[in-house]
Amino acid sequence: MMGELGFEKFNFRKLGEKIGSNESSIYRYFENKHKLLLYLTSWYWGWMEYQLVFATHNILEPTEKLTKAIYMITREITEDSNFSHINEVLLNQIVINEYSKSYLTKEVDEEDKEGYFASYKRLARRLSEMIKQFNPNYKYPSSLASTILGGALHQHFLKDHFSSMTECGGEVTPTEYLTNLVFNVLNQNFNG
Amino acid sequence: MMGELGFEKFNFRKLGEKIGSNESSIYRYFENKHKLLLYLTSWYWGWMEYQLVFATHNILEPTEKLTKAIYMITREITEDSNFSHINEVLLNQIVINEYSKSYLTKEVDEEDKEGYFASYKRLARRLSEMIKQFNPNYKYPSSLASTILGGALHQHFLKDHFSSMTECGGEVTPTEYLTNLVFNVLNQNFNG
DNA sequence: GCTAATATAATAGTATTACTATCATTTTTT
DNA sequence: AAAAAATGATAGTAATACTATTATATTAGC
Repeated sequence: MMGELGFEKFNFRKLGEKIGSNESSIYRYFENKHKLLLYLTSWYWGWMEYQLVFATHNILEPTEKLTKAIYMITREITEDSNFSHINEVLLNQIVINEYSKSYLTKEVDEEDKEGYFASYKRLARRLSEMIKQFNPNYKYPSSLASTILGGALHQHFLKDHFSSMTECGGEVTPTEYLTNLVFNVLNQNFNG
Repeated sequence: MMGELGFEKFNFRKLGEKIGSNESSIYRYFENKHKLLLYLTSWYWGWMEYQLVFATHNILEPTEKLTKAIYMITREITEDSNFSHINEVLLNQIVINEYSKSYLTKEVDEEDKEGYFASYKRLARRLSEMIKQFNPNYKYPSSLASTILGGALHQHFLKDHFSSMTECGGEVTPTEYLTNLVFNVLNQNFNG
């Protein structure tokens, strides 16, 4: 429903109606819809981290490991894993369209202290570790990791709404673009 | 005021009070606060385009031209140009914190048709042209341009709120990080 | 199977937001 | 000075984002 209506038009009254429940009941589970967004996106990044770790833990070769990591993070989610009660395809769409609203607020620092962004930061750290492993001389592993994470969501958005601003769409995927980007950056920076 | 309160807490009643004017008068100029954000950010990207063109138009050498372009787009705005009635330092902060909210809506496509994102797209195109000029073989000039634009805002945000996710802050600037990134990508891709 | 604890539903209510409408007054233009 | 345009004051509406209260239903432990 949040995916259908978008975050701003979605609310707990409508959700209550849809699931045959009461608005006030939902408020007992989530303080407000912003907290629900934090919960959902946190869950998403946690799931993503699990996928990432699972897909890369037995790869030792740094190039292959990083390639796989970039793929896991930048691919479009097209099927639900059925591992959980949450539909990851829909959640991926929500994250693309709404994630930045979860931290672009005056309350970020406070909510960050309370741990609401821990899973996102942990995923970014894991990715930056793989970048370091591939090239220990590269000076901006954390920034590059955050660029991959943010850039992937952004490219997915652009291909759907501002196609003139990206080559992605059709044949070319955000994965291809970002994989090329990352390895070219890291190969040039081998000597510091 | 939008910078102080953040977009969601800002509204026309408060603005009216502050400037000694009437809520309904403001509605005669802007349909709603979303449209005001579109207006402000559009103005910002137009101003940015002007700065970019002015700073690069007499540079012929592609490396120098692109270097300058990246600097213009990724630098932190610290002083008001006094060219206009708008404070660019504050507007830069608003763009960092609110810009993505202007397009992450269900109405993007409609508003895009009406031209609300034209200046942003024009700026991106100019940047991508410079990228092409530097390296005509590179396959993703538009995506790279949008990554620079989005990535710069993101890195500025991260250094202020999620410092563990970026090397930027203190000595290192988003300009330095992104300049290194762009040239390393483009230098590797000289042969297609 | 009963009791106590807990969760949910129904209803009502509040403060605020995001507007719209109306009409009087002021300012600007010609 | 008259006409046109902009602004102000006031009121009102529908919706949002909740909170509070109390009754009812469900579940858990013994």
